Amino acid sequence: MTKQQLAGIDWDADSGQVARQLIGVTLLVDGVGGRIVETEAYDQGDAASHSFNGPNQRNIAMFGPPAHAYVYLSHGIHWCLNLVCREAGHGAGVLIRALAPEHGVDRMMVRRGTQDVRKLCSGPGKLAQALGVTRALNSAALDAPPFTLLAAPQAVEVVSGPRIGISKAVDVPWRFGLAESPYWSRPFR
DNA sequence: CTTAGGATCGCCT
DNA sequence: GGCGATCCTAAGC
Repeated sequence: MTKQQLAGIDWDADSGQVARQLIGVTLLVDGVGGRIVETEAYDQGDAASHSFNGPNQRNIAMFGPPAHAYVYLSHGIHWCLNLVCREAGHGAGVLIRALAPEHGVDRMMVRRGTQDVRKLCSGPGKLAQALGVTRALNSAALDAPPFTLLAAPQAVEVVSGPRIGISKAVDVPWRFGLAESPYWSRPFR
């Protein structure tokens, strides 16, 4: 199996490793985005994952090829963006929870209805709204428009902790963040 | 067909 | 810290 190197990441690795590698990567959608500062790993065999019970109409993108998007609606209101990893059929992915607003900040402010930079992308629902992510991007390839991924700097300091907003498998430390970023959805302990 | 619940956010107290 | 918004999904009958 050839390893894909988009943004310098081994997309065939397990979701925990990919979630860690994604910290510091620049993610743009139609030119709007910035440095990823917070991610969470999910995998089949993980009771908190949408892929836990196997493929279905909603999560099918998670079982497709890696380096593609999986977008779902949360609580009927918020779109959330995941990046699929591992070989097709594994049902693994990484939830993008927050990024540092660096490109297209004006467009983010219009979409989010606030000029507070810390509130533009500090949470998965906010981030999707700021970048214009909806169901239309579900299953889309990450190496083609409107997506742009740029490799992280050589050295990034990464912190980790338990995941947020789930009721199962809460003790698994599969949440990762860029150390001391002001743009986290919630602090790490 | 019906129903319960959700990887959230923002406003309320 | 608590809760309502709002709607899609999956599972149960």
